[in-house]
Amino acid sequence: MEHAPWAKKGHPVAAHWNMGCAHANAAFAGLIRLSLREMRARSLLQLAGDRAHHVFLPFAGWLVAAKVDPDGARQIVDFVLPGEVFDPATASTAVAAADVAALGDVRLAVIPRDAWHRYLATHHAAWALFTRQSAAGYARMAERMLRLGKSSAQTRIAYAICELCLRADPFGLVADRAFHLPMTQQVLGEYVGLSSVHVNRTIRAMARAGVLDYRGQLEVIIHDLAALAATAQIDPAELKAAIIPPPGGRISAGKHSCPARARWHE
Amino acid sequence: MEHAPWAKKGHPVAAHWNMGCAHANAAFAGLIRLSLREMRARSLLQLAGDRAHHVFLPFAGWLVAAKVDPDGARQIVDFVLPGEVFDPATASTAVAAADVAALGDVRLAVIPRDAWHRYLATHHAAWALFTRQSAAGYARMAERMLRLGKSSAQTRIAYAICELCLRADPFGLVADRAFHLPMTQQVLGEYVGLSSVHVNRTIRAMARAGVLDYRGQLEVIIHDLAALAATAQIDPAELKAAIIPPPGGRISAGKHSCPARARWHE
DNA sequence: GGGGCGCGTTAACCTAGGTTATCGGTCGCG
DNA sequence: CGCGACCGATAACCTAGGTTAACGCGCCCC
Repeated sequence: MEHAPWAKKGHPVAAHWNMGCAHANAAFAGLIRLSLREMRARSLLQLAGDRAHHVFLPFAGWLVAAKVDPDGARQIVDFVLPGEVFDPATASTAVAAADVAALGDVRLAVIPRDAWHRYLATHHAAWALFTRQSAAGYARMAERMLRLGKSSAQTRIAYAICELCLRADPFGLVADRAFHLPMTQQVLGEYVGLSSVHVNRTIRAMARAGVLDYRGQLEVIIHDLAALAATAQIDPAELKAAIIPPPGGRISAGKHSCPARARWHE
Repeated sequence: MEHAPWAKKGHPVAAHWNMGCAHANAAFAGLIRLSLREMRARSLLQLAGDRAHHVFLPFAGWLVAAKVDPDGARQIVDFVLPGEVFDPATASTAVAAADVAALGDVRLAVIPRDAWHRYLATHHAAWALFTRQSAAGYARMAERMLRLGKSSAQTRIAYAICELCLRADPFGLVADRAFHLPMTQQVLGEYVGLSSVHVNRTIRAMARAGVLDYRGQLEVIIHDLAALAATAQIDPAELKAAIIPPPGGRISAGKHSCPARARWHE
């Protein structure tokens, strides 16, 4: 059941990789220009088990990497935010470890893996940045695995909110303590391993306790960051250092990159 | 609370990296020779949150990468088998994402990360192999995350047994359907997110059902592989392809590498 | 303008797995 | 030889979270 749903319209864009100083990198821009796509919300880019010859690099919108079990239950393995490169490869690189789908509408580059690897091999700075991104991803998964295996619903959800808030921050999705979580409670549940009903119960309880406000379309307002961080069992600064690629370790696409906003903490 | 517990005796060994054909690689052997260590069971090599300037490469014995939560509960993030390189780095590479400890007695190389990265940068084949190992690790974590989030105790444990059996196979730890799981039920529980009591319940139930035998010191005998794979919700061949670095994608240390044995399935 | 449909919200009920306690066997050690 | 640790094995009990069902609201599409 192979399929390659991105067989369409290129969309020229001034793409570049910010490394420290934000210079356009010609080789990279060329690589990107050839592989730009736009996908509608929920469209599937890659099916687990299919051949996987591409890596994915969203510029606007989030991707979801997930696995589905035989009964149809879905576990989200990670989100892929703008500027992050996701490679779904397994040990036998031809096969994908996970589904990749668009969370909302997404503009992204779908880059052939060998081109990507050739690029990394010849551009040391790019390789170093990608290495850091990977380390960040690993740290995130380790962190979330600890929550999945050992923690209460409160902790899992508080952690997820903190993590996603920290990650969304550089893209201007976070204003002060209010930010927009671009997903339903159902999806949040698939991320932290809870049923949507229990996600709701838990969030409402936190709201009643005055920790946060959760109004309407996932507009989250954090009232008591200390409390949230405590139930998430994290120190925001530490978590940020562990989980967020350092400034400059981010890929952006010219005018499409959002201006960074005020930091989340302090 | 920094600490570097491996300040001792080098242990010269003919180390080499098998890439397809098994030739000693002088540069790599030199790198290894400088950093060989032996650690007793349970000794801690790296503490999460500490500075992490080394990568770990066991030659004999397994390592454990784990995270501990504030109440002392431990979640094992991954095992590191002989020939696999584990880098505990986070996004801020100086800090470790997880504890690293010796599961049993271990002989391993503790390699400074910058030396390791320099080596990768100058040896393309090594880089390619490491990339595959990383992909394998990612696939494993995704797979296990699905189980952690969504599956029953039966499934989690069956999966863990399958995974570890497949991984241990190339080292001769697996003879026919019998193999040695070098860990207590407690540790197995920390791997799959269950209490030791429930691990026991579950294993006994599977034993009663005739799926496997679990005699004494973790001597596991698989009687009904089909049933085990079914409750693990895997296809052994597929899982193997996803999770095990391809032959040649493995690092060994001369005489210390075990001869490969008969394959697990078919 | 009306009928779905997706999403948040809540309530009632139930079960998988955690917790605590106890016991027996084995191994290492004084 | 005897003591203590550790590990596997069970039983009794309890709770966190899953499941099912029902309702209201906003939105899109006919």
